[in-house]
Amino acid sequence: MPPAMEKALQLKTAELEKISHIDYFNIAISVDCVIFGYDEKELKVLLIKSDLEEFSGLYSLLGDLIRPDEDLETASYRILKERTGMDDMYLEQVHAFGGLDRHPSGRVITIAYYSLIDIKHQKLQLSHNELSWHPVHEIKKLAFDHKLILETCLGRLQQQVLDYPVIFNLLPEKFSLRELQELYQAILGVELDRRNFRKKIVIKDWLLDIKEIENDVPHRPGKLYKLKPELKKKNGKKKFSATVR
Amino acid sequence: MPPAMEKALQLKTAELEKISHIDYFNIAISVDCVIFGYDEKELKVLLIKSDLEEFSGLYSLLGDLIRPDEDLETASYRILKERTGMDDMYLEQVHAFGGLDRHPSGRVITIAYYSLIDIKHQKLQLSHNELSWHPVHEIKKLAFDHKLILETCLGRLQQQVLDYPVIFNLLPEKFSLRELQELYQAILGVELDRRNFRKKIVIKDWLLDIKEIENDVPHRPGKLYKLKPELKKKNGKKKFSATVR
DNA sequence: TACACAATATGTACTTACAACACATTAGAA
DNA sequence: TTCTAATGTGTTGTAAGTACATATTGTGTA
Repeated sequence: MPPAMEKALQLKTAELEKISHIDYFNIAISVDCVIFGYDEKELKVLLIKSDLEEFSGLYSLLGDLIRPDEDLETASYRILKERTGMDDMYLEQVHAFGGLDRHPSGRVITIAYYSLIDIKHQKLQLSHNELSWHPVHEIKKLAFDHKLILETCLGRLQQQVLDYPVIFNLLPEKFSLRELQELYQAILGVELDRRNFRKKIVIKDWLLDIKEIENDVPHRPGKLYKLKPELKKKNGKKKFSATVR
Repeated sequence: MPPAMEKALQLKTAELEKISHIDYFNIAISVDCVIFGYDEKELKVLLIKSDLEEFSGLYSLLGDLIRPDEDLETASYRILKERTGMDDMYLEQVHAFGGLDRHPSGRVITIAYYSLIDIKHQKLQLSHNELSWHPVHEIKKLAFDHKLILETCLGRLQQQVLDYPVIFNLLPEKFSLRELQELYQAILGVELDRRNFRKKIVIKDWLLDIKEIENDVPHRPGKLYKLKPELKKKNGKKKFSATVR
């Protein structure tokens, strides 16, 4: 008896006997990463040309099957590393998608993560494979159910930037308040009042004034800030509003 | 060639050839449900005695392997239906857990859902199987990684009750403000000021005054309320605060 | 029947967050 | 020098959050 079946037998299942046990392993599991970046005042996502005939001409998210010897986070980091050359980036699980017909070649359940990287800081080797950055708001159609996955991850990102200091993973180390506000606007899809925005961001107490100013802008330069170092943990979230709303 | 392998071959995987293809299906997928209920002023969770030798004496969440012909929500509803006899209950996906050693019998990735039911309304047949309700805050240890799953789902529930009208799935159709407040306190683990609570809940505009009063309390009876019918969708969330925080 | 009790119901004052809006300041370019 | 397009800092009115007080109403009991 193959080990897989042996394992299946030990698993508690109410009506296990009705179904061939090996069937339970006839489902593959993958991880898909929505890799967000920010450039030219637009939120972008890293996509790859789909190599499936069914989706020819369409782009898809970066993903891969999970290997038997790696856990979910390991698989996600592996994908990021393989595709971008970067590691230690911000990564967050969002949702599992398990529709019966989401993959044309068979049953694949996927677990979606979103990731945030500073496009300008890390130069990824985009040319030698078919990776490219696409403005999130211009994406009409993707392979598989990846449009839905993208929207779900964008929704989660929009929630998180309001409460947690995650947005800074999309920016260079030093940034001006204008850049930060433009990034918020790109993510949330709204216009924000500059004066109110500054007050709100100051209240959050996330920023460190590094006593430097911009030097490459064609107008009065603004002050530069950093994220406070103690908030820099790539993962590990903590709610920074003290009260129960 | 078995269909499973055939499918594996069609799936894009960077280093697929290094690993025996069938290995990819050597991972089972399950769903685990954290079923919350509210009774005797305590938040409770429905547990079952573990039937695994490794966890003898411990309780575990209700879960089962996903069948090849059902999607994730279908599997979750099936488990709820099989175990409680109820259907159409509130259900929400929370997180996927995929640690390598989380199941002693083999590699099992599980997708956790939480569910909310009104204990008093539906009388589930608890006696003929080993199901029982346990106060959430008294649970010390569970089988597998189910303690972690429980805590994760509780955390999600705590977030959600502040912004979405989900809490009412734990209460009978008609309820008093006192009952509602006690439930919030049980979920959030804090004491709330009665007068401020009433103002806050009125602002949310979730409640319908049904012009009835309690009739079984040993003191002055309070007014009874219902959740506004248009908010009753079991799933499908909508943010009810209009502003960008 | 009257009274104590244990809740409900409602209100006030203070403080803090939010939204709309105005004006002075500063570097660069013409 | 002046114009321009940003930065930096207010002000005001409104809404929401917090702490705290008092009157009201059914129930149970002496």
